[in-house]
Amino acid sequence: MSSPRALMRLCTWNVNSLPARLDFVLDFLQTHQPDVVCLQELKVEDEAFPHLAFAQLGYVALTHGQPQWNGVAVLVRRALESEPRIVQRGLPGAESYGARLLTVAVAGVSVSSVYVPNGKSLSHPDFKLKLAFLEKLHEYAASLPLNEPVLLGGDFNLVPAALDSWNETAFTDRIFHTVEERARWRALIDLGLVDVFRALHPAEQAFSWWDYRAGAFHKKHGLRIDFLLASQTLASRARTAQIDRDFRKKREGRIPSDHAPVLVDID
DNA sequence: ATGACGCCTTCCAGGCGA
Repeated sequence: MSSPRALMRLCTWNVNSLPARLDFVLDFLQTHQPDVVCLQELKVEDEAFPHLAFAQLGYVALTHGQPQWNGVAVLVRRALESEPRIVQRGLPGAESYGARLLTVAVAGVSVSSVYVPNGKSLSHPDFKLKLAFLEKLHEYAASLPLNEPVLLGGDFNLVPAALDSWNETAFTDRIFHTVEERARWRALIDLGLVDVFRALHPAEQAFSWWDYRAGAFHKKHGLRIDFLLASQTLASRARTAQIDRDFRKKREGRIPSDHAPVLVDID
């Protein structure tokens, strides 16, 4: 006799406004029954966060929001029977960049929801701020207990490799595809963090973001910029990884986020 | 080359996103 293996389903999703996307997120929870969901771009302050809607589905939400822009949260399924607690609110040294990082401890895993600035364009001052944010994120990640289960889930706003872009040739040296952004990605990976989707699907072209404009989704003009990065001890337990494109589609006439959720199942 | 769509906001044109 053996009991079923305990499985943890970990997710990340940039929802592009939680108030505008609440129905989608609730649908997602009911469809996938995830244990942990890192959310980005809440665009809602903590005082207005819709906790009740999540509680009714059996989730507790830990939040780091601000009015109008940015905002990150971690949803935790109560069935985990582990009381999640906030470990870090805001990326140290980058608080002025907005509410872009929240770390919680849950069921023996350090979980961080991360929203990297997009940088706008190479010539814009925000691009240098983006690179600086990635460096501070590296410093912060290095301070995490990487010999234990650690997860960074989020919108990193960069394309790690040619396979992750619908048009690497056209976008060479353009934002999201630059040597500078990729060097900082590599530094994160070199800490021992594993891009779990890519590890389980080494040759599959799969995107997590598609522009709203010009029919990009239907033309398969996307980028893979949302990741679940796991420490090796956690990544070694990963069994499946997927990006659920269904949640990038209209549902009953409602407009989706421009990002799709990324999911990983852990033994 | 630009904008294309959708979010937000002292309300409505303009900033932002990626």
